Amino acid sequence: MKTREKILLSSLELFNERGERNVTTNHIAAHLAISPGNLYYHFRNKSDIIYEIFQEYEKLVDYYLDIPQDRPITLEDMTFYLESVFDGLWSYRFFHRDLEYLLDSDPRLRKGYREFTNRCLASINLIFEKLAEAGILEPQPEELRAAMSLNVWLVITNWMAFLKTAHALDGDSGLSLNELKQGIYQVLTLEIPYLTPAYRDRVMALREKYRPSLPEAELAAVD
Amino acid sequence: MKTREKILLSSLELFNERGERNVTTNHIAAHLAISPGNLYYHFRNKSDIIYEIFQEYEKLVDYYLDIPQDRPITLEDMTFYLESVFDGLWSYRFFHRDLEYLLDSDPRLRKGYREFTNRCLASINLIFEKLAEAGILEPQPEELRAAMSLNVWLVITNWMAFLKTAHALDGDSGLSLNELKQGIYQVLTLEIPYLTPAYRDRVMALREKYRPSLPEAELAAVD
DNA sequence: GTATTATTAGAGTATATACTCTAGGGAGTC
DNA sequence: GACTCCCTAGAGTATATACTCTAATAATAC
Repeated sequence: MKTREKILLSSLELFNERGERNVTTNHIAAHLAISPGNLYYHFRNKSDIIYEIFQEYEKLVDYYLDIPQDRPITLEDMTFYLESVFDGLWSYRFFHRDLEYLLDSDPRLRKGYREFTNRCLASINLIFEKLAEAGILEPQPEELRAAMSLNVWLVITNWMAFLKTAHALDGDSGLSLNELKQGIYQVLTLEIPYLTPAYRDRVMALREKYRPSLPEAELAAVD
Repeated sequence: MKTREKILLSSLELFNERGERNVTTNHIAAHLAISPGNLYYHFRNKSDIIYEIFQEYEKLVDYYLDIPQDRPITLEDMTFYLESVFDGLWSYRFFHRDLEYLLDSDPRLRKGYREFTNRCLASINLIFEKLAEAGILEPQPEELRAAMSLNVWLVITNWMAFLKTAHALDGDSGLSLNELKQGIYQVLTLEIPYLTPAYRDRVMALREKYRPSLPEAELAAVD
């Protein structure tokens, strides 16, 4: 693998593990056993590394959230969207952790992320629309759908942070992709009141699969 | 005012304005026109300052979320809770911005914040319960109420971050308490499907007061 | 083989940051 | 006046961080 790619991979790995704030360019170089000079030959600065990683993230989620125009949407589609979005969130989890600082220190990123958010919101909105068309959700006025989509976005993007703070230990310790996907339970909770009788049971069964195993114990944690 | 208090106030002010990460102890001292030595006479380190500010925050929100045991809850109570929580969020907005880093660097804070979260979740849960008792919301099974409470918490704590990222400019610029309170609109959106016919119109009218004035323009922002 | 270009090492630097240390001022008390 | 206690100044330090510079090596083109 090319050095450039290795830098991106290692950076992502270290950022996810320790948080961007705790990972310096020297750490990244050391982790790869290359010199700082080498790293800076491939990237002008740390921001450029982060920006490039963001673009990968963006591309991945955009790919996942490509809603078919030509056919109705199914429950399987919805499951796929949810699973995929949480997969993406997991793979690039460092990003949402230090989001505000990152956006403040790179205008490109701010602009890119704002547009990314808007695309995601539009996709969620479209999914709701098509779920109604498919008879899975009761149709709702546009205004309500928009507010609901925003709530879905807020729950999704904040779920990881919640899990991390609810845990007793710091860092990545004890946090798993499976746990993260319990966020799907929370998202499906938002849909419950709008389910059509025809689909209600199926969606409730789907939701049940993501139910947190021991939510009480988790929150109480080790003291 | 005593120097110690001035340090706490200035720290909070600077943290909110620029983010904890961008505010050093030297900045705080300079802002107060005192020496670093003086600051460190009053506080052992930066973490201690932050922890003390957190305790103020905690106390404030706990005070706001003191649910009356002896009487039913009203719509005015609910409005007060929402307004107050967002006021608190605004006054200590730096805290949620760098939450994960802060919790990672101070075990006291991690423990304190986890307990704080649990208290807030319990309060939200209790509010839902009492809103049902008061005939404002349809009663729901305990399990659903818990998941809903968690969603409310996620929306509330993430709303500020969303606003900041949706904005084109960085820092505090352009963000106001009024804008923040549009988060109430989002929270009330979560309640809509559970409203009783008797209260539906009143709550919808209340919600309308917090509707974002120009959501489209805001998201599109200045390019 | 030689010239050119791409890559790498590694020492080094300017700046920042959290924090320390010593010396002393000011106010009250005896 | 001297003693004490609280508070303050401000120079200073060890460490870290993002990044640079030069020189050398590997790869490629001709």
